[in-house]
Amino acid sequence: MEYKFREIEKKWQEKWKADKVYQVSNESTKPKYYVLDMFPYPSGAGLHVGHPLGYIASDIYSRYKRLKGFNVLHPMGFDSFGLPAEQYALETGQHPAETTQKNIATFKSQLDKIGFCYDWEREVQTSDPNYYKWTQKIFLELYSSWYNSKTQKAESIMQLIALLEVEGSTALGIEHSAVSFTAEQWNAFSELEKEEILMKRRLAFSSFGEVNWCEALGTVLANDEVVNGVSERGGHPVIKKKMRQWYLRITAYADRLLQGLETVDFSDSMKEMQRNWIGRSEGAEISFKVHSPQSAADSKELTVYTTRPDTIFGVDFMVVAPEHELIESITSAEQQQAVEEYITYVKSRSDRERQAEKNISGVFTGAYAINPFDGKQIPIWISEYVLAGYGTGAIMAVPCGDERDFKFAQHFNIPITNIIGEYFNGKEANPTKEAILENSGFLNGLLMKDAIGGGISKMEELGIGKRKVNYKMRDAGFSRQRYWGEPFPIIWKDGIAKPLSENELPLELPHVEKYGPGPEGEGPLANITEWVNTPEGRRETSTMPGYAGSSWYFLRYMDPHNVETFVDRKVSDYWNSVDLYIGGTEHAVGHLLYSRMWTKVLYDLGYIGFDEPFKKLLNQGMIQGSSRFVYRAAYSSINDGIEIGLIYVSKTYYDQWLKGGGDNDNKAFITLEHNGKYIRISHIVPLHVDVNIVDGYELDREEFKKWKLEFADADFVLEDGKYICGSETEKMSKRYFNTVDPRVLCDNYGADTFRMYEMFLGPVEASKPWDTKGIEGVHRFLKKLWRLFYSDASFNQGKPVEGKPVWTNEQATPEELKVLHKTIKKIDEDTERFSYNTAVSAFMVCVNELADLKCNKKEVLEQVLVLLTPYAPHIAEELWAAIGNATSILDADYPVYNASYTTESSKEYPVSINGKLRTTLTFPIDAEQKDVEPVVLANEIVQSWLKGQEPKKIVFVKNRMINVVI
RNA sequence: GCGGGUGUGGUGAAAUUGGUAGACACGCUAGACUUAGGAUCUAGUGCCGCGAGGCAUGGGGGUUCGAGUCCCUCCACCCGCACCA
Repeated sequence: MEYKFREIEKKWQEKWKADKVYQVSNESTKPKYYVLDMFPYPSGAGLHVGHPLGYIASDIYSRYKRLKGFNVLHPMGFDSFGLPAEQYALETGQHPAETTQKNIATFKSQLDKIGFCYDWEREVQTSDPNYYKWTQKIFLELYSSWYNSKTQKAESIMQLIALLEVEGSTALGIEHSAVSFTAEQWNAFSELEKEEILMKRRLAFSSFGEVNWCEALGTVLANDEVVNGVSERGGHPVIKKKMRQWYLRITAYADRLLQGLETVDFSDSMKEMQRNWIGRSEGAEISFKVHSPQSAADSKELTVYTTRPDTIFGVDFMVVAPEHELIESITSAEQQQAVEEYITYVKSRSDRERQAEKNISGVFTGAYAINPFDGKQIPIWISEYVLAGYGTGAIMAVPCGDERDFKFAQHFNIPITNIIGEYFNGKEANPTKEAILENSGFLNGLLMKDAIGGGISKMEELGIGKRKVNYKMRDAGFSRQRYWGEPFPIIWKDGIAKPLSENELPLELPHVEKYGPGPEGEGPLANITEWVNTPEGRRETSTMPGYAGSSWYFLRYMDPHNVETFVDRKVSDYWNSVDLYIGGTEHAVGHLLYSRMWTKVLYDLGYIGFDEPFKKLLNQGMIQGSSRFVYRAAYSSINDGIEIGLIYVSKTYYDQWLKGGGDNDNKAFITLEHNGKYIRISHIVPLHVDVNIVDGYELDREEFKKWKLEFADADFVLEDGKYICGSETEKMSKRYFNTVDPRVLCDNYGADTFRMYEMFLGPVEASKPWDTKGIEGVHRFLKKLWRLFYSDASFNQGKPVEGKPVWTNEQATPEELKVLHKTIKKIDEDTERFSYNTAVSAFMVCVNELADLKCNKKEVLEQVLVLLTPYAPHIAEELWAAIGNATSILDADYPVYNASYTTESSKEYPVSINGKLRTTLTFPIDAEQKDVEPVVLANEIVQSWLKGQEPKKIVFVKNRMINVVI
């Protein structure tokens, strides 16, 4: 009987579905375990083999935990709002909801083929009104909350209003000491005035911010749609434009997001990335008086943020961001034109370009700041390397201590003050904190790191500066001028935002005819006047960004059909936070920080009982594509000299041609024989070819001819009768024709093979190129396992003979039990630590050894099947049933390791001379140094190295090695 | 620019605590069996060398009896950077 994986997998998938074996209950006496995958965006391209890597890893762990007696929640859904569907709609007129549904259907059929244990009853789709009703509801919660800095948590805005009515502006806390009003004044404010104050406190708030505006397209563009200052599509100019936007006040949570990192099990690099993103720094804000020839009043002040107030006497110039509001009023008449030109230049550049720019650029404003301590006049410059969004948008430049400042000073010939003596060599900046300060007024003689605190105190005393904690993180932009996203449940009336009430939710996306932008950069919704204009006012026309729905989806899986609330408190108390979250590092800072923030807000407001969403995070690596190339050559015939045509040459000829310098000039040529004629090839172009019609490196020439019309009459020059393709590792993408559909692999080799092969490729966390060819090794392994249970089909006198069961009820030998228990230990440990590649190889070793021992004993094989269940559930269930088990293997008892079967009585020691292995010797397991030394020294090989000398030392590490030092 | 990651045979990789480098596979070579082979099995396969042996974990340096693993330094490649999700 053969291993008929197609039948087997189909049979069990249907049975499992019919028996609802993956349905998970919210009530159980078992301990809970929550395994979550980052849900996919259902793109039109479908899944390729790179996507399921993490899904397989989480599926294995879920099944493993189930076998170990846990009630495992392992859901799946779709992050189905997003730009690509809208872009597709713009091009084809098809409604995003339709294409999204189609794509989801494709994804689900692909996922189901791989045999995942998802409880589909719990599926969520972020674009489903039944889901986004609750996204809108949570948005309104954010809108109606503020962060109370006294209690360090989110509270209802109603409480703030109540406080303002009695305390006035002191209720706002010290952070907002700039605004000041009494309770009486507050009560006398108009509604608009009150709302403006409240808006500055809400966790979801509206304000003005800059967007990438493309006049020609009449739309706002995403950063990745802007390349070198022009739109990716069409190459139209893009400028920064101020627009009303919604934001989430994630900065209020900066400290808690940092502290929370201590409590979660993320990789150090992931935590580091989040810390860097939050970018907490301690320093000071210092105000400088400005002296400008422009205004006689000299009343302006320039406030800078610095982490190094100790270097205040080393400031040689100031740099303000080109967006800085002071520029207009301080620029001198002579510098007016230069400044304007520079600002126009910077407007066309993205933040990233500005930071990555190596060429130094900038312009002098003509104004000076006055150092409050020594009265020195410090020129104020403008440069793009200072970003408006960070700190105060202005820095004090200390060239002797900061590399960028130093280069800037050099470039513009600004004299450099040395405050760190011999630490500064005049050739490069030295950012040390260890130097003793010189030329530094009252700080002279102090160690820099000690001067930081003293410097700030002095400035606070004099009222020119104050201690300040700064964050690089900015409040998160929360509106998009797009159609395919959650509409905001907000109506604007007389400049006041009015939230819809909960019973008006969901506010459904209206149908549109056109997906193009609305007027003035507004989103497409602005075009539907009958929807926008309501008796209560004008609707918000932006929609929410992709991360809205994904910031809380892990909660909805717990209680997906609840119509009363987004998740019942009892249910979320049971499932609690996600125990294992698997996804790519690309979400390190965006999605993970947003969902951590939302979780903290919902915790503060009492909706859930935990404030970190994900206890453990496992990052899966990317699977890169392995592209294949054919080489299209232009040739002429040498024999009759005139014929010119195209021909596809095998790789070796391309290599020859390249070697001859073919790449550079088109003069290089090679000559070869083809169909009895000599042809001359002068120009070769590599073309991507679909990897699915290439076996390893050999092209299927018939399929190639069928692939595209232009290849129908293709003629080939072969090597050894084969057409060999070139290869290169690239991103896996449709455009390189290097994507492989998991369904094809499941059809050809089976889901079990596919699952195990993906894991066998390498560590889950590592990126690695895909190679379809290697899958055969894993497939052979499963067939070999099968043959431990069934004999092969064969032929007898020309007639096929069915294979027969070969398993027996005989008692296992000690040797067989040793193999089994070694495997139990290895698989259990490797699965627990997500080392699935080594687990797969341990299975291979196990089956190889059992086959060598001719072990067909049920007693042993049965336990191997249970171990295998998380990895290859179909074949495990099939053989489990075949050997006579009535219940499913999915709920079998996990094998228990018994060390007594694996203990050894002796150990083979490596014997090294000076650290180099020369021989091995076997000693009893409890042998001591004194026991082994004489034997080692008497050994022939050791003697030949000693050449009669006494060894200097013999290193003996019990159960490890022996090293003889000469 | 900032931040993160990765470099080991022809290929994917293993080596869990500083202790036999290359397990397990792919590919390749030879052979067996077979009507057939894209089935299965056997043997071989890091590089150089007839051999003894030498050289090998991106390059260079260091610590150690012993380094893929620890330290310093340099190089190469990949990913993210706030409106892709």
